[in-house]
Amino acid sequence: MSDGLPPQMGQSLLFLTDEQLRKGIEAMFFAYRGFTADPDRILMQKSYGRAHHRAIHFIHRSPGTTVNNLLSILGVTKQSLNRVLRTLIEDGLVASTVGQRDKRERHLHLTDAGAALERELSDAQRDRMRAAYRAAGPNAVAGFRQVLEAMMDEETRHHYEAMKDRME
Amino acid sequence: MSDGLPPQMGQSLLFLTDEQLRKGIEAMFFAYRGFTADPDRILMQKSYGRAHHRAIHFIHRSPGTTVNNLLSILGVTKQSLNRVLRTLIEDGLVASTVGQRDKRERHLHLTDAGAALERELSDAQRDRMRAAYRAAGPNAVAGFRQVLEAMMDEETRHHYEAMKDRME
DNA sequence: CTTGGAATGTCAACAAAGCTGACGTATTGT
DNA sequence: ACAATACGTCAGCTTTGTTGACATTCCAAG
Repeated sequence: MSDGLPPQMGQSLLFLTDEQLRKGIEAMFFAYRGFTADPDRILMQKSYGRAHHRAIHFIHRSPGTTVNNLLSILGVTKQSLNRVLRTLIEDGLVASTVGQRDKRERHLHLTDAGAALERELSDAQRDRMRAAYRAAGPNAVAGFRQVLEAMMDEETRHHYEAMKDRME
Repeated sequence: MSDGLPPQMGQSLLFLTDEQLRKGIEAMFFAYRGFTADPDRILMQKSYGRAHHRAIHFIHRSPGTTVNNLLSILGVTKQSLNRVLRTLIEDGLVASTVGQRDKRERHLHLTDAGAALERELSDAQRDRMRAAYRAAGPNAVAGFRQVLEAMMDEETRHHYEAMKDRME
């Protein structure tokens, strides 16, 4: 794309005023609250938190993933993840099985109960996302994704893109 | 730009597959981490957290705002906000003045030191936002904002739009 | 005018979930 | 044999959310 110094600066630089950027920042803040609001309500009833949701989401996305892998995706410490994972295993939502190839590893799967909760949570979150997508239209959705991808850290983007093309 | 969308599907409704929605959900999660990463680094050095950043941001945006008003924007309890506000006042970054009309109210302003920190934080955050905007282009930015606005709660959107048209 | 209730803000105590550091155990690979 | 890896756990700290109790101030009904 452009390097930010095109000959006609009028259109391309004007939209990058501090006010425009501030609006973008606030839009991220407010939208993220809406984004998490629906799952949060469900989780509160079950005495879980966002950390549980994240663990469930990524175990669902990558069944059989190891603790270490989950750690690097979530970007938290193992102590922090372990607390969450322990309650999920105790409650029978997540199954931890010793690795075949490497017996030090634990492979994580959702149980039926875990998959049920995952569906309940992601249904709620997808409903809002779907409504927002429909309201904004396909063109806006493409732009939405482009800006979000550009906003990620390098390393983070790798985790994101790893599963990007899983659909056929 | 391989967004996983078959070309002829772009304008239809079929683009709302669960996979597409899941990618949008993960994009929000990963992008929000990038979005807060730079300010977080600055805040950590000064022993502040994200809550301090939010308070400083919205006091800067609406000088003279009351505690109650800030409360409804941030969506937290007053006790939680108060803790953050107290340290900011003690450290001389925020000034709290008793209201003229109603002496129960406290009007909040940034001091010079507070404005300096605000600028440092928002410069860092704007740099990333600006880079993402430039990489994605003006068209994508419009879509980005449209989707985010559609994702907000009704009540939240009111706070957002209250300051939307401050620019000309 | 008084007085009781609503509104605003503060203090105290507690919980969720992140962090660091240290340590133990099983397993792998050199 | 031994160092490194993967995982779990204990202890303790921080940030930031919560509820409950309380002081101050305003306003309106009696």
